[in-house]
Amino acid sequence: MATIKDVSRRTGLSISTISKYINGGNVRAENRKLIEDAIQSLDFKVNQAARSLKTNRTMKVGILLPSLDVSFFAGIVADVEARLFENGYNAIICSFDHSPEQEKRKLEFLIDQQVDGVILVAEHLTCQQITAITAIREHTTPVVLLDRHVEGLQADYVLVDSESACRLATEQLILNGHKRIGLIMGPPFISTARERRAGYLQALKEHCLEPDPALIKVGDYSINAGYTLFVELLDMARRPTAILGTNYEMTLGAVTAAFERKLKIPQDVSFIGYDDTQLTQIINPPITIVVQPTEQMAAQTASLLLKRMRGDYSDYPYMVPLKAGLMLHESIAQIKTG
Amino acid sequence: MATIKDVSRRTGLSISTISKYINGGNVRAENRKLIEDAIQSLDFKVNQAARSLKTNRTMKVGILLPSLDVSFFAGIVADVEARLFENGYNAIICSFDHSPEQEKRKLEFLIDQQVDGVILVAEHLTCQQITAITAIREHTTPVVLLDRHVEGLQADYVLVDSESACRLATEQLILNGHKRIGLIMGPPFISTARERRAGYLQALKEHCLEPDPALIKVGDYSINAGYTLFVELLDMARRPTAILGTNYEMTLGAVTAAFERKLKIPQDVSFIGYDDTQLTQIINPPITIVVQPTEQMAAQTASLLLKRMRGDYSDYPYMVPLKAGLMLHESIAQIKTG
DNA sequence: ATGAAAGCGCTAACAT
DNA sequence: ATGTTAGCGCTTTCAT
Repeated sequence: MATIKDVSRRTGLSISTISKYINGGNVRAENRKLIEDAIQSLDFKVNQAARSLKTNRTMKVGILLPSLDVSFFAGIVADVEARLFENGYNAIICSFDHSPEQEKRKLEFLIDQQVDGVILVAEHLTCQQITAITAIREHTTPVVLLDRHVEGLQADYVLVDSESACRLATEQLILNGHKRIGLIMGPPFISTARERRAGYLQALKEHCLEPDPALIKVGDYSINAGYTLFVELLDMARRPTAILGTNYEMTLGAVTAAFERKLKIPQDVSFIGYDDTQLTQIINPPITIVVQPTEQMAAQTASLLLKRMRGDYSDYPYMVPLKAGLMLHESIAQIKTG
Repeated sequence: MATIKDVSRRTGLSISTISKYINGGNVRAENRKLIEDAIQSLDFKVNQAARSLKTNRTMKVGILLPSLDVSFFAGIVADVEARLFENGYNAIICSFDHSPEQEKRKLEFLIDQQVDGVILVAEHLTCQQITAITAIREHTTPVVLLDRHVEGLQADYVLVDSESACRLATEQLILNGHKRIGLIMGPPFISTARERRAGYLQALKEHCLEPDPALIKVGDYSINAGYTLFVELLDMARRPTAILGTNYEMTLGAVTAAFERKLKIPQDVSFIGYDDTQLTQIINPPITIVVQPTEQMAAQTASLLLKRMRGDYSDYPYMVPLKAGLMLHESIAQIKTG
């Protein structure tokens, strides 16, 4: 592999001139030509390791997330990766398959690798752990937390206002006359799950409906959980007339269950799901869903991290949640009010 | 950030002893203890850039693929990433969003980054380009090609036998009495698309059926293409009685079209799709699908690349295709043979 | 088993 | 605008 020295030798110029050229400095037109030719013919490539060693920058960003198999994350990560690349950074993507040990280990790993920044979709990590590993308060390695809030951690976040999204979704059901509404929620140790429940409860409260704990089912955001909990809800003696599923996988599971049990939506039960506009349209009938602003999330995450890596902490900590939308379809029946 | 020098100072040992310890060499028990304590209290981390500069290894693997939004790839990539990580490598994932320019640019980028190996799902790149960029023949940076064959390129591949998969799928339709079978295929510049068509044609031939070019629809493996081509097939004067969709996205599009047009599968048309066992079950009715061995693909890709990076080229070039399966469901009607 | 020293390829003062 | 030089943190001979 050709080095800057070879280019120097070939051109008769000093290595510092070559270095200067490489980094966009001014050189005489004739020398520029000389250097370009030499680089071309020697197939010279900057040795990133050497450069990093000098500059203390790796141009790498670590993206740590629970799983690439969660389509909601895959979409955002793909988008973020593209945006970072346009800015000269490349993404080291690590998924931890929902394992707390791996989550911790891989975050440590990324920091050890001297990435210039981290995007973190946290699942089990606590404020203390994150603080200890990333030294987040010292602003050494910028960290942007994505999608989920970590209790007690003051930092940069790109979040969605899940509470108001679920409040509106639940309200939609109430306005259609539903009084017994089931909730299929995620693990309460994840902030989005708590917020979605809070929104659900808030809507009930605003409409003077008493919440029934038996109607609130807790799962792990998986397809299986969605399936099982949906069945549980419908097997109740006083079954709900409507159900709210609060992520894509659980929505999928619920709809699968409905299909296998030959339950018609919305004739047998009304349903509102979450995420993914593609699939929800091909299900019979199309499902009303909460739509999260994935593109905005990706854009904000990338630009916020780039800003921090530039050293600009002017609006730290950034914590403005994005709004989700409700896409209405025919999965909600009108109930006669008695 | 503490360096090996700091550890040396703290322990009173030379830096070469510290280095030896770090790299698993033998040191006296007492010194070992000393070093461990110093590393702990100084929070010493090996500087990867410095190490790479010396050793000429980055412990990074580049994964280049058309898009992370294609669920078939996302699943495999997630799995491969985990396997590489277990072996001390981390994955730089680059998607090129189906853009030929980006594909080339990002491959060059990865090679420039001095990754230790590359996993490539090629789309537009030619044999010449890949050869030029990666110097694949010199075995400098190992490259494993995944899922798609590049014309004329002798190299390591992890592939699926798409031809026999589609031959069997088509045969399944024929055995149920279908004679006019539509094919929704991908772009012919992608090997999987060509092979799937070849399998389809082969099955027709073996059963003495004349292929009708009008029944072969070419799309770009997208949801939209699946939608449009499905509609086109069903709007034909002599419409097919069965259709084969040849990737997940086109299957999704086709099923969406069927749903929107209120066409019943299999009453109005029989259908076989591709990939994803989750979704195909919740569609009404469940769709018969070709199931590719994604886990095996991930396992083989990772282990093959690791082997090459170890310098073991004993079975080069590796090109043994994996078998796909057919998962039967009620999406195929029996046609009375006249 | 440990230490001294060279050098990987580059950047960034500083001097010219 | 160009050149000289020190040194980033590590590994690796080669001595001891």
